[in-house]
Amino acid sequence: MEVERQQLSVEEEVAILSRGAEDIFPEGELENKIRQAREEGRPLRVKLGVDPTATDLHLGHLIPVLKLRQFQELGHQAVLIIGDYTATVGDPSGRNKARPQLTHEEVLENAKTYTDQLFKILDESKTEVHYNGEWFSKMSFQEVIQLLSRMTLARMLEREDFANRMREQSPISLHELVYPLMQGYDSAMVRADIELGGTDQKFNILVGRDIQREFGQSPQVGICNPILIGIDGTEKMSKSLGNIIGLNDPPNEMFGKTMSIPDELMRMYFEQITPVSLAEIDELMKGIQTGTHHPRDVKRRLAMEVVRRFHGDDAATKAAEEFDRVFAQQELPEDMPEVVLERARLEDGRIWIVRLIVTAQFAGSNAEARRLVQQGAVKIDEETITDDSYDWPARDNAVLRVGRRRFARIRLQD
RNA sequence: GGAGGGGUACCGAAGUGGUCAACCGGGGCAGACUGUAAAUCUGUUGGCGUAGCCUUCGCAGGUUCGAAUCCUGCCCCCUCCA
Repeated sequence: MEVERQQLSVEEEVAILSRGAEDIFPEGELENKIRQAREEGRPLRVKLGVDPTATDLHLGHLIPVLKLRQFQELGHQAVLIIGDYTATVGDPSGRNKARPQLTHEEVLENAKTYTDQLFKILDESKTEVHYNGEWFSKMSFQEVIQLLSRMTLARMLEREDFANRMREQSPISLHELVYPLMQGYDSAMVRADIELGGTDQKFNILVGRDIQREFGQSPQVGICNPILIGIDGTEKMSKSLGNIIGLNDPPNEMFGKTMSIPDELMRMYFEQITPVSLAEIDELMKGIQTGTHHPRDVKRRLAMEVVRRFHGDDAATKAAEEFDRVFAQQELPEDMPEVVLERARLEDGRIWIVRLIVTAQFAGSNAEARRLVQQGAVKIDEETITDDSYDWPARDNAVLRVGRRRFARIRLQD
């Protein structure tokens, strides 16, 4: 890859790195940065900061990471910042209320699983990793004051998220105001040439430029990718909204979730997550409009690309076959979770249907399970059960189905 | 510190002594229709083997036959003044 980079023109390199980016600022500066780095015979230092606030990463987290990998593939220096200190503050970007504050211990616990997942994408051996506690833990109060003096309240309150909260008369805690400064300080500490992030990071990245200037550094260039919309098609992908495709989702689930996104999202997913060329994406999208491609088939391709990226070729092919079998041909999936029933729990060899559903974890309470039965969502061996007092004569290998997509194979055990 | 407003289920929001497990909207779930898409329509949305009970309207007490609703204390948020 690095050899190839030498052969690329600056313009070509800019084009590659701009793919899928919604905002690069200041305009034209990316090109200058690349030129300058070439003259100095060094790679660009490309910063991405992540706060390990959760353990389960999803596709949305990954967009800037994939961008970072692009840089890495072109021989630039990836600088990953684990925000062990920033995470205890909580990024207010795009929020309408303060984030819950995590303890430092919680953050460090999350960090491990977090980086494990990131290094499925990034080349670990070529990534410079910093915890921002490296510098924040050593800062004196005087230095903190010095840092705070770089920002004015007015500028802070101009931000859309804070402005909204002011207008809605909802609280803004002072610690939230510090966050952008911390993130900006990170940029100065690692001497970033480029900082990556979602479009909601624009403000924070701009603050980084100010602080770098303060330290006599040339200010970084920001590259912002769009915020990935979740599978509900309206809100940004976020665990609390339950609209995520998780990195650790098994292939079939990943495939199925991708198939359930609204058509309008296909382009975004293709561009942001898959390596499919822009030309081909255009062709696919045009095909849908002119009717030469069925939207379903294009989405099937997308789902395969997504699964391939995280689980490999074989898994993608299998997931697609499974999907066709279950939903196109209405057959049962090949693999499904097993629910073990101990014979001792049965009464006269029977089990109450509601209990069965709860045992299979398809409902959180008897009442919920009962509702599902009453609504005709429950099938055993494809036969609908509508009587919520039904005692099912348990049989090994039977298939319990709840709703359209949840299946479990029943295993009897002594 | 002073004055006023407010805290209701996943979110928003009604409800000011019983008819309130709490109107309505959004979201979620399920069914119909489909391409497991979107849109639309319908149902459902605290728990308990369903029968009445139990727990829930910021927290803790109190008044009352009866409290989301009244009283007292506490916590938190917003606005104006300082």
